[in-house]
Order: sequence, then structure tokens, then C-alpha cells
Amino acid sequence: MTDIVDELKWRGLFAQSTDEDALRRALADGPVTFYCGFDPTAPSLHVGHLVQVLTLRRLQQAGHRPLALVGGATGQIGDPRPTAERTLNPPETVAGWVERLRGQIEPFLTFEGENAATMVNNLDWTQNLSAIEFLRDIGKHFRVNKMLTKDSVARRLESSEGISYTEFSYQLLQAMDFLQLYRRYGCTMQQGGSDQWGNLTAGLDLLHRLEPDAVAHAYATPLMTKADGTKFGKTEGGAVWLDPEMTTPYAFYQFWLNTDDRDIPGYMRILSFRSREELEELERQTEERPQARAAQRALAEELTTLVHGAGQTAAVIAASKALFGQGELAELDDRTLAAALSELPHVEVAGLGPVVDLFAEVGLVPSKSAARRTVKEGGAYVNNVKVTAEDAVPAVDDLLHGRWLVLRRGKKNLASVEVTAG
RNA sequence: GGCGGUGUGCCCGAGCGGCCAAAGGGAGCAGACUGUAAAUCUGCCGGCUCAGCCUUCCCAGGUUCGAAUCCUGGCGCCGCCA
Repeated sequence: MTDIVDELKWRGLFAQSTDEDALRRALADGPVTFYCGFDPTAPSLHVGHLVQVLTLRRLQQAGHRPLALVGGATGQIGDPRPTAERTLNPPETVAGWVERLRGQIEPFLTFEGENAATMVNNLDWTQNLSAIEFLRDIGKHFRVNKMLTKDSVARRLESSEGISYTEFSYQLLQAMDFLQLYRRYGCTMQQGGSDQWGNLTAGLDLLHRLEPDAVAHAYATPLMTKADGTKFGKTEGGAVWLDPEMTTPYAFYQFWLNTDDRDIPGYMRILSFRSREELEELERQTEERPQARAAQRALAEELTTLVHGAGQTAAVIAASKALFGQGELAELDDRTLAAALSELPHVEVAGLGPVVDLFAEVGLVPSKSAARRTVKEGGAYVNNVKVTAEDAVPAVDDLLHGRWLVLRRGKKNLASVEVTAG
């Protein structure tokens, strides 16, 4: 039986923790109730959140009891970013996002059995808290001197923008969560990304101060990094979201498929639920035949299945094969093509217009100017044929099966146009 | 509260009355090479009805034939003093 801490360490999922021996003992002794928070700052979680969500799942599978907190309160305040002050979102908006995030997290956890998960919301213990109570009961336990040393706060103080009192107060709110979850659910461990370390320990400090008998821990997962130094989780379209409306399952799958060879072994360990033996075999394959991208395919398939389901995954794999295949698009049969194209960004038009307009309409480029540029640079394709003239207009004969065009920008940005009339 | 400084395109940052859609760098996009990878080289990088036109240099007024550049007021930020 592998010790869960050893398991997390082998996977590269153990960035830091408070007293490691104590934590190891607690996790070995029996079910530990632990929590991880997600702030609703957008309508969806993105791939960067997967580390946390999947670690919750992993720990639950190891017998522990997860509390998944979606911050209806903290989401209205905003954790200070080192770069700039956040724009406040209306409370109703945040409330809507809370519901969406809960729905995204729930499928990863089990809400039955002895270590059933629980969804919690910090609005429950903050909305009726008065400002005076907050300042007296919570604020009194925080030293501003120490709060100022928190990295994101310190950096903001150095910047020309400064920091609002609102965001400065964030760490108190989050710290209060740990205290409340300890009191309400017996929660004794907080999990978070290592960028949250300051917040994790702030919560622990508050808990220790107000509940002197509590034995609690903080555990941080590493941040996902990329070998080329750019930020993990972004593509040219921005963040890669879990919401299929915001990032198509096809794009989600492709995101993982395109993982750098140097990154894939580490990503597999962090994100995959495959066994150690399987992972080591995939690592070996990556080393020997990187061009086959066996590990990338395995991870893309596994994560797409977890997030979007097996049916969607089969569809996007089929679509990827069809669209990146060597064969002629025109030779694909109606059904295969229709299925593949349905995975792509899509637009319906009544009649055929200039290629440049079509590119802009499907969102393959942000403007017609950009579309012209792409054509000029030789990066625009219609049905895999390079567009050479800026004012080109597709002919009716170009339509695949009488109604579709496949637009492509660069090597792998695809979209489809369906002509519904004319 | 006083004095001084500062606010430029996604980010950093030059410009200090016309030659400015605005130097340079970063990020990003495209092309070549590849494996839907990385590295490298090349080009592009406000919008449009694109050899031209339109909208930008914190906001609102003003001076001028003409302003990112000058003046007035406002707002944000930084520093020093109180």
C-alpha cells in the first residue's frame, strides 16, 4: 500500500506543506476532511484549475473527505493579482458563476459513501457578518506588517497602481474559511496551488489562534509550468476553459495533444489517473518515438473524457483524424465530414461572401484587416487550398457536399462555414 | 493638506507642435523547416468600402492652419514635506 504523500510526491504534486511528518501521519491514520477553494471570477473553470480539481479527486479516492468551496464571498472581492487591481463583478453575476463552477466540479467527486464530498460556499458565513464583527473578531488577529509581506500585496505596493483596501482584505476572508470549515465540518487540511501558500498559511494561523487545540495542515500543489517559459493554459484564443461553450471539446483535446514533448511526462504524472507502470511506459515511448506523441494522445483522451465525457471524446478524436488526415476533404463522406465539422467553430451564412469576410465571421481572425493579412502571408486556406487573392470569393463548386467550407488559418486553426441557402 | 513628478498601442517603453497610426523590446500571429513538437530564420502586428480614408497616445475643454506633444480643469498613480 503506497503512502498517499509518497504517491503525491512521485507525481510531482507535492510542492510544499506544513509539518510533513504530521501531515503524513494524519493522512495515513484515517479520513481527513480537507478543502480547496475556487473563486468565481469567470463563468467557467479553466485547465489551470484541473490540478486542484483532480487532486481533490485523487485524495477522495485515497479515502479522504473533500470539501469543495466555491467562493461566493471571496469571488466578490478578488484575490490580489501581482499586476493589477481587478474590476468588481456584480453580486448577481458572481452568484451565477458560483452555480456554474459547482456544476463543473461536482462530476469529479463522489457525494455518496463514507467520505462523501460536500460543496460549500463562503457566502454562507460572511453575508450576515457585520463589518464591526469582522474587524473585531477576525481583523484583530492579523498584523498588517505581515500582510504586507505577502508576495502579491508586496508587488502591488511596488507598482504604480497600488492596491485597494478591498483586495488587501482578501486574505482575511479566505483565512476565515478555514476556521469556519474546521468548526462546521472538522476540516483539518487546506489544499491549494503553491501561489496560494500565503493564503493557506494565513488560514492556518487564524485557526490555530482561535482554536488552540486544532491540529491542521496546509498542502500546496505545484504550479503547472511550460518548458518554453510561457504561461500554462493559454492558447491564442486565451484561456482553455472547461465549459464546452467557451472552449470546444475539440479545442480542449487539441490543447493537450499539442503539449510540448518536454512537458508531457510531468503533466501526465500530475493530471493522469493511470498507474505508475503505465505512465513510465508512456514516458519511455515519448523518449523513443516523440513524433508518435503517444503520451500526448493518452493524456488528451483521458482528460477530455473526464471533462466532456466518452461520447464527445470519441467524436473529437474522429474529427481530429479526419481534419488532419492526409486524404482529400472532398473524399470524406457526408456523415464523417458533418461530424468532424460540428466540433469546430462554426457559422452559417445565407450566401457566399468574400473569403476575408468568412474568416472574420467565424472568428478565425479578429478583424477583416487581420484576415487580409493572413491571406497576404499565405496562411489562409479554404478546403485545404491556399487562398492567394485578397478578394477571393469561394465558388458554389467549392462547397463540400453542397453546403460546407472548411476554413483554416495557419496549420491548425480550423473552422467551418455552412451555406444554408443560395 | 502642500510641493514636485507621472499617465502612450496587449505589456514595457521612446516621442515633447507638423516628416506620428506613433521608435525599440517583449508577447502574439503567419511563412520556411518539422512530428498538429521544440529551436532557428523571415515577415506581420489599430480599423475600414485599404496606393485612400477613419478612430487612437488617462478624461473634458481650450490655444493653433495643425497637438500624443502647449494651456485650463478633473481623475489615477509615484515621491518628498506636513
